[in-house]
Amino acid sequence: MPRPGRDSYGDQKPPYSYIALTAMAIQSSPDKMMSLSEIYKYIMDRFPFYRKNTQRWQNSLRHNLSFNDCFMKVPRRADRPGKGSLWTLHPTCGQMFENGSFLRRRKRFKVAGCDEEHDAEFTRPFVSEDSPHQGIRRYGPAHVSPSAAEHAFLGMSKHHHAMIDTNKIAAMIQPNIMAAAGPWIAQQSHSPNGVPFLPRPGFAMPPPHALAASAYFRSAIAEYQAALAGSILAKHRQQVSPTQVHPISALTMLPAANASMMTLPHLSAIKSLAQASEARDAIVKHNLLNNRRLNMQHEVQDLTIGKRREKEEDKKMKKSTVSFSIDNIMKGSFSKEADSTQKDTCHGSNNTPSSESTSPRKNYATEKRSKKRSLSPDSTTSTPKRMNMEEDRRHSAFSGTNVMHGEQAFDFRDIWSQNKPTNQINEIASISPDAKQVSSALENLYRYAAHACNRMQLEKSYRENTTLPISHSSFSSTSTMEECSPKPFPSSPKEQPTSSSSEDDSPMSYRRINSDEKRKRTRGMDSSGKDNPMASTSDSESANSRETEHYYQTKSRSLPENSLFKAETTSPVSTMIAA
DNA sequence: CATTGTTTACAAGCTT
DNA sequence: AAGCTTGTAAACAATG
Ligand SMILES: [Mg+2]
Repeated sequence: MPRPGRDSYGDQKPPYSYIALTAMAIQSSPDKMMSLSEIYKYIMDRFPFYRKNTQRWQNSLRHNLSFNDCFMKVPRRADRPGKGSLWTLHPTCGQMFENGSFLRRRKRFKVAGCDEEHDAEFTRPFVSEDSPHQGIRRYGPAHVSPSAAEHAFLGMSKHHHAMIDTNKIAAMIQPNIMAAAGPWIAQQSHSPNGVPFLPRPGFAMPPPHALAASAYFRSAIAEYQAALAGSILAKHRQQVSPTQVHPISALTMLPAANASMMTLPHLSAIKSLAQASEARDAIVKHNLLNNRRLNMQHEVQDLTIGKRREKEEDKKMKKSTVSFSIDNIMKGSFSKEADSTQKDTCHGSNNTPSSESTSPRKNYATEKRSKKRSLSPDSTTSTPKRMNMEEDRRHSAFSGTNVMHGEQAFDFRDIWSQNKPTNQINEIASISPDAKQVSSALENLYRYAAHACNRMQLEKSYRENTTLPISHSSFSSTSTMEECSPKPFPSSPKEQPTSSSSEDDSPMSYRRINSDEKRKRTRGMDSSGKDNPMASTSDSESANSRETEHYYQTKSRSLPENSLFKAETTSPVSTMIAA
C-alpha cells in the first residue's frame, strides 16, 4: 500500500548523489544522451525533494556535469534542436557504480591519460561518422577482458595445493556462487518510469542495497586478504610466471599465515562473498559491455583541463604504494609502477583546520551542520565571499556509519572497538609484518558493514516514506509498469528454517579463538556456545528471504549490551551475503 | 537576458 | 592527520 504518503515525507532527500542522479537520468534515455533541461526534469519528476531550491541544486548539478570526466558533452543532432548540447556518460565509466546500484560510487572516474589523444580513442567510436562496426563491440576498454575475472575464477580450482580443506570451503561456497550468478543479472535494471533500481514487486533483481552491500564487502575483503597475502603473493608473482592466480587460492598457499588467518572472524563469509562477487562481476561486466550501444554522430569537443584538475593530476603522481586489491591481482597489475616526479613546489595550502571538529561522536548525530562563523575581522584572506554560512542548508549524500538496531543507533566505532580481535591480530603480528594492515583491513570490513547497513536503512526509509510519482507524465508510464510487475520473481520463498543450518558452515577454528583468554570479553553467553562471529553467515541465507522486513523488527533479539556487533551484524552481513 | 557551461574556493563527511 | 569525494556558492564566458 502506497501508504498515506502525503507531503510530510515526500521531500526527503534521496540517498543518491548528483552524479548518481545524473547518471540515472542519462541512462534512462533511449539514446543515453540528455540535455540539461531534460536531466532537470527527470530528477524533478521523480524526486519531490528536488522541486524546491532549484537554483541551488541545479547549479550544483551543472558543476558536476562540467567537472566530472564521466560526463561529456555531445553536440545536438539536427533532430533535436535546442539550447545547450547533450550530455552523455563517458564510454568507459560503465562500472562507475558498482553493480549498477547508484547507491555508491567506487572511485572518482577520471579519464585515463588525460591526454587528448587517449581520449580521442573513446571519442572516435562515439562520434564516428560511419560507425565502422555498427553499434556494439569496440566500446569497452580494450584491456578489460570481460572474461578475465571469470577465467581466473574458474581456474582457481586447480591452484590449491591446499594445506586447508579447500573442498569443504568450496562446498559451502558453491551455493552462494550459484545464487550470485542468478538470472537477475541479465535483467534490465532500470525501471522505465520509476526511480531506477528501487526494488518493487516483479522486479527481477535483488534490492539495490543488497548489491551495494555486497560491493562494500568486496572491497573490504580484497584488502583483508591482500593484507595477509599481499607481500608473499607479490614476491611469488614476480618470480614465477605471470600466471593468474586467484587471490583466494593464493591464500591457501600461505603456510604461516594460514593458521592465524583462519581464525579471524567472518572469514568464510568473506571468502564466499569474494568469490561470488567475482563471478557476478564477470557477468555484469559482460552485460554492460554488450548493452552499451551508442549511436551518435558529430564531433565531441575536446575537454579542457582546468587548474583544479591539473592539481589533482599532479598530486596523483606521487609514489604509489603497491596495491594488492583483488582487482589488481586479477589483472596482474598490482605494482602499479610508480616513482616519478617529486612534485614539490606546491605546498602553500594551509587549509585552516579551524574548528576543533572531531567532536565527540555521539551516536546518531543529527544534522546540524557547522554554524560557527562569527570570527569577526578575518580580513586577512581578503575574499570575503561566502558570507551567509548560517543559512547554508547544504545536504550531503554521505550517510554515516550508524546502524539502527531497534530504536537505538550504534556507531561503527563502538562496534569495532568491541569486536576487535586483538589477540589474533597479535598472533599474526608475530609471524607477519602485515598485522597492522590486517587489522585495519578488518576494521574496514566492519566499517563497511555498518556503512552499508546504514545505507540500506536509509534507502528503506526513503522508499517507505516517499510516495513515488509512478507513471508520472512525460515518460512511458503505466503500460510499461504493468508489464513489469506481473512477472513476479519467485519472491523469497519463506521457508528457510531459521539460522539452524549454519553450524557446520561456520568453519573451523572459532572455538579455538575463544580460548584466548582476554578475548572472552564477556559477551554474555547470549547465544552461548554458538560461535559468534559466523552467526552472520549462517542466517544469511534465511535472512535473505525476508530481509527487508528484518531491520526494524526489534523485538526478537534483545541485545545484551555487549553483543553489539553480533546483533548488528546479523542484519547487514546476512543481507549482503544474499547478493 | 536567460540558459548553459567552466572554474575556483571551501566546508565537511569519509577513507587511509 | 592527510587525502579524497560531495555539496554549495560564485564569478564568468558562451550561446541563442
Ligand atoms: Mg565533464
